[in-house]
Amino acid sequence: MPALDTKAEPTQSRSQDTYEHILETAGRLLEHVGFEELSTNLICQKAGMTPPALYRYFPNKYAVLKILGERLMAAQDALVDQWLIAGTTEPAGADGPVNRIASLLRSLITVTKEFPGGIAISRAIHAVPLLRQLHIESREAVVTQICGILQPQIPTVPPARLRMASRMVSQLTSGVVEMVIEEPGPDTDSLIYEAAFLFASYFRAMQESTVTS
Amino acid sequence: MPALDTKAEPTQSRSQDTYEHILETAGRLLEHVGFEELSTNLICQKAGMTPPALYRYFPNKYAVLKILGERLMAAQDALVDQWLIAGTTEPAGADGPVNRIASLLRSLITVTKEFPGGIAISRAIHAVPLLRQLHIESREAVVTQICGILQPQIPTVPPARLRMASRMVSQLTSGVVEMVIEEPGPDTDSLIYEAAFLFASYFRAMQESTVTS
DNA sequence: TGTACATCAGTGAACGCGCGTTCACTGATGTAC
DNA sequence: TGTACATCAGTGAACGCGCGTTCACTGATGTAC
Repeated sequence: MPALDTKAEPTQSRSQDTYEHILETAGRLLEHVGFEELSTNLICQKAGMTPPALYRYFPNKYAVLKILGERLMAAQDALVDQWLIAGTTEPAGADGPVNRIASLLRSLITVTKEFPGGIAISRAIHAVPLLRQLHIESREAVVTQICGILQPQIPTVPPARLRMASRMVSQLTSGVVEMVIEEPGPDTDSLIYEAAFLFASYFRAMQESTVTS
Repeated sequence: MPALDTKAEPTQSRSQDTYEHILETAGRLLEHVGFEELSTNLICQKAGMTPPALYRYFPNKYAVLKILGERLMAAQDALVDQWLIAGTTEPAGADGPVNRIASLLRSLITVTKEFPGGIAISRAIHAVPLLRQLHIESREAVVTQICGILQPQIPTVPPARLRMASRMVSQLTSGVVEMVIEEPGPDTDSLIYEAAFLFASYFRAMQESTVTS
């Protein structure tokens, strides 16, 4: 595994533009040519610059991907944070849970769609070891946070179980986001709603099973 | 997109061994070096043969992957088929659904683990366009079959909704299989059981919501 | 069953190409006085 | 504000390497008589 950290920090505004331009081009390319066809030479060509310009900031293509991956996951995590915090202040009504979950799914979809190469990164996250690791770390962080907030609200569920539940929910969430973006259609809204319904049903059943036993 | 179909059919038993040896080596390599580092030259080297031997049967590395992917998915689909058919003849008892689902998950995990490169193929399925397409087709076939069998059993759920539900369940199933294989631990069994519980809860809630409304 | 021949299976060696990467350089931006 | 210099940012051109792929070939297997 080669080094991944970025090299020179871009100090001048000109170089910051270059830096961002590399990332954006790489993101767009990732969607069009796929992960394996992506090369440093190709990024440079499409970005209208020469390879040494890229090598000034990134040691290799994985470093570029790492930044893209970190940024996308940070954006997604921020949404979840926000959503969790909002949930503690304004608890939902009867039909509330499903709608509230659906709205989180919708924001996640939007943010991923608008991120350059978002969906391609989302996919590559499973297959590319580097991104995979980032994803696992990011997911663990989110899971911990979900547990921290949910546990006081549903104290009947044992922590270990809540943790597994969060992992599965997080897993399925990524899956649904990918599905919606890649196979769009007239049933997108109902798919989102259905996923939200699944989560809500599961958490309710989990609560019930711990209360009654 | 290059051609993918296999070229010569291996007729002699010697050549069938070679053919299988290529596939097995490719599978093992896939796990060790990852998808992007996999090359035809590397496969040949590790298999103890020269490139033209591979090119006799496969036009490129994608063709090798295609066969591996098809075989893995066929094995998984066969399990689901079997499971669905068994379900129509012997309906489960009170706690039955969860255990029955858990047992399907366990078989899927076993078959994927034992398949050469199974888990790597499973992962690559999301990121490599070729495998992605195979997966979508395979998933659609399974989903159709699930719907065909489940619909008479729970006729209150509209077909379109049942279809979405099946897609999500199929999606999450892959996710759980991957999770269990790649992050094994003492809580594997409970994770499987928890996933089965999730599915069962969801289907029950879906039935209830259509009956009461 | 043995021999002669046809087809199948795999080898050795080489090719062109694009990749990752680096060098010494020119031009652009910022800084000191 | 203007000039001289130092640092930053990006260029042009080239390199070695492994990849995908193909050629003419030798050896192995099967078949006809």
